[in-house]
Amino acid sequence: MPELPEVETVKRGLEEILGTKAVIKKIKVLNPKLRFPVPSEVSKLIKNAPIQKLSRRAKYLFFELDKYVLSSHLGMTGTWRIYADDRKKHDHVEIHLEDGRVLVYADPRKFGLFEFFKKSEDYHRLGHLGPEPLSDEFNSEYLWEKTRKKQVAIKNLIMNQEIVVGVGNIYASEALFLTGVRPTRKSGKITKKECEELVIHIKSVLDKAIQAGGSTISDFKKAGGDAGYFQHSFKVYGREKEACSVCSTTIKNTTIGGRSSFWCPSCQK
DNA sequence: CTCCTATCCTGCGAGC
DNA sequence: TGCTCGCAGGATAGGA
Repeated sequence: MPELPEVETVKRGLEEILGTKAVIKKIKVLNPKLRFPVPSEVSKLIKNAPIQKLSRRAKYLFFELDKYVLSSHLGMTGTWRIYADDRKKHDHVEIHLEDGRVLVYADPRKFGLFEFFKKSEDYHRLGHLGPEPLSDEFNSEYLWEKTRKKQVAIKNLIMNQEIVVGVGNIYASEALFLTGVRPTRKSGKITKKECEELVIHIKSVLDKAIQAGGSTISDFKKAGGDAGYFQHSFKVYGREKEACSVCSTTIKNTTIGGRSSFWCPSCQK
C-alpha cells in the first residue's frame, strides 16, 4: 500500500533504472481499465520522447517529457518494473524505451491511474491538494489553524489530502502513537503542543520510512523489485493484540472512517 | 459547510 | 483439503 515514502522510493528506484538518457520509443496500453480509463491518445501523442526528469507530488509520480507529463498513481497495488520476458496477468501499461527495455506498470486491484497532461497546463487532479508533509509549509501553526473547531477525528484529518498530502493509514497510526494522541480524538481538542509534536512525528516517520526504502506491505516493492524495510519499525500498525513496545499494554484496533486504526490505550490519550 | 459512507478491485488468510 | 467470506485501503462522489 504505497504511501508517500513508497512512492518516493519508487521514484528513486526508477531514476536509478532509467538514468539520465532514457527515451520513450512508444507506449502500449494493454488494459486501460484502471481507476480512471487510461487515455487512448497517450500512445498516439507520446512517441520518441526523452524523459527529462521524474518528480513526485503527493502520491502522484510524474515522468516529465518535453511537451507532456505522464502521471502515475500506484493506488494500492501498483508497481513499475522492467520486463524480463515475463508479461503477467495484471500488466496494464508498457513504456518501450529506445534502448530496448520495457518498463511495465502492473496493478492487480486497478486502484491506480496512468494519465498525462500538457506541461504548459495545470494537472486537474492536483488542484485541491494540501502542502507536502516534508515541506516547511506544513508546520505546527498551519496544523493548529486547520484543527480548530473541527469535530472530525484527528486521524481522519491528517489523512485528508486537502489538509496535508501523502499521509495514509499506516503512517497516520504511527505518527499518532509517537505523539501520544488517540486516533479518535476530535481535531479541535488537540492542544498546541500536541500539534507541534504531531507535525514533528509525521515528518520524522515519513523521513525514516524513505531512508529505509519504504515499507513492504501487501504487494509493494521498490521499482526494480527490492523490498523496503520500514515495516519492521511499525510500533502499532498491524500489531493488534500484541504488547505495546513502550508499556506492554495490548494494542487495540478501532475502525475510524472505515479504516483500521491501531493504537495503545495507555500511551495515547 | 461538515462529516460520513459507499464504491471501485483482486488476492489472501481466517474459519468452517 | 477446499471452499466461502471478509478485509485490505486511496480517492472521490454523493448523502445525511
